Amino acid sequence: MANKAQRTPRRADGLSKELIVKAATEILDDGGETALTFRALTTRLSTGYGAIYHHVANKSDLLAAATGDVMAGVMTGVVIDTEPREALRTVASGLFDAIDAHPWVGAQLSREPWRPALLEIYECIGRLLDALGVPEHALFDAAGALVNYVLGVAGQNAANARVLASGEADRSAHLATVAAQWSQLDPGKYPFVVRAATQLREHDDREQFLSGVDIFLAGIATLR
Amino acid sequence: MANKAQRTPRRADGLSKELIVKAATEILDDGGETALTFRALTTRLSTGYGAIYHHVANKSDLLAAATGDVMAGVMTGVVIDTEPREALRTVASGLFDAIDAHPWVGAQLSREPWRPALLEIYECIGRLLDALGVPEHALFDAAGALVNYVLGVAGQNAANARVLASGEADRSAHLATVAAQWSQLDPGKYPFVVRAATQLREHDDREQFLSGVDIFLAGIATLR
DNA sequence: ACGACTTTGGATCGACGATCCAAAGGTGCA
DNA sequence: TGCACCTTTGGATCGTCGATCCAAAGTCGT
Repeated sequence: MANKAQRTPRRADGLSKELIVKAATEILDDGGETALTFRALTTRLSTGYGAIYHHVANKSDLLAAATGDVMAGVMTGVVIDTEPREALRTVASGLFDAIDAHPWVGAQLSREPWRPALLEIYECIGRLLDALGVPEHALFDAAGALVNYVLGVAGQNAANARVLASGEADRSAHLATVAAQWSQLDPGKYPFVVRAATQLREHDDREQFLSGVDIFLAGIATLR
Repeated sequence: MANKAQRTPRRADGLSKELIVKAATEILDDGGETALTFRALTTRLSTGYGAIYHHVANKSDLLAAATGDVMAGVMTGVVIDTEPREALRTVASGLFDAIDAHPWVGAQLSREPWRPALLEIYECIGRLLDALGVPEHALFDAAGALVNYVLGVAGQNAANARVLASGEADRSAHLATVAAQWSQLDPGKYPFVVRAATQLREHDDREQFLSGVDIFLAGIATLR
């Protein structure tokens, strides 16, 4: 209505939901969750709000799509044919690594479950537990527990990544800081945490995660 | 500078961080996480932004304080003197119930761990596992795994509560909806989930949570 | 070639967290 | 008692966010 012919010309290549999700994933990966805004998307895709909202319902939809993208990549590589116990550890490792590489996925999964993304995981883990010989009456509790454990670690990892991203130098420095804080607590009130502080410094998140998986599998083995 | 003497008089009773945290908890409890805004706080406390920001650093600080408040209430009632296995189940139940009553706590715990609130939990669970006879080399992995499991369930519960709050009539109706969706999936691609759908309708979150704790404890028992 | 539909760019809106500042009340020293 | 200083408070304001809206630009069928 005001001044005419100032509008930038329409883009040549067509926009699509895949393109938008791809751009969103890139922004999330190198800027964290707070970096993903529709403004950032418009500038990266050099387009406007309307174009994006034409392909995406809202921000939740976009996050869900991006999460589904990452999770699909995780589950495609899984081989079911191996021994169930080993396959379960492979799936768990894959999930851990994916969430370690894309921390925002962890936060998203613990915020919006029951999505198609989680469905694949649930199906895969449930089937493997079934193959492991878990009796019918305990199968669903066991699968639920294992998925919840994975999601719990995912959430923690995402939170840690967020802390590390904002401020702190590197990972070991942050661990050292937390360990120092813990070891300075009153040993009378927090005997366990003070003891844990020494181990915290040299602990490996991935190994601890797999230890947890092993504990669960050992517990599940007692169910049969 | 503009018009004078229009300002509402200063409040008689002094404001304090406890009062603010209390109001915030009430808002969170009956409106969910999105309901807690500084605007809502000012109207409920009939005050201004400055007054609140004078006692509270920012929204994260406020949420952390509110979470700490709830968690403190949970941990005070725990008795350590009973048999460790039973005490662990009591603690787990307490956590579950607290997060069930205040879903926003679950989201907060999986978003910002290592806080004093979680420290208490970690200490309590670690000490109980120690009393249970878990060997030193496995103690910290075991405690970490259990805490992560609890946080995972907490996050899921919070997410479910959010879904239930927005829209859906009541809990069983929502479960029926999800179960219906699951049972309509292709049994060839999702055999486990389709089977799980029938159990989903009559499942109890709290019981499933405690089943997971039992699985975990059974796994722990194999470590000694 | 012309009208209907789809896709795009960007102005705009309301709500949010946060900052800022001056008024109001208290406190202590003279 | 009076006055200067500090703490506490109320509310205007700012920048940014997600989301909506609309007209321009392109595409397609006939």
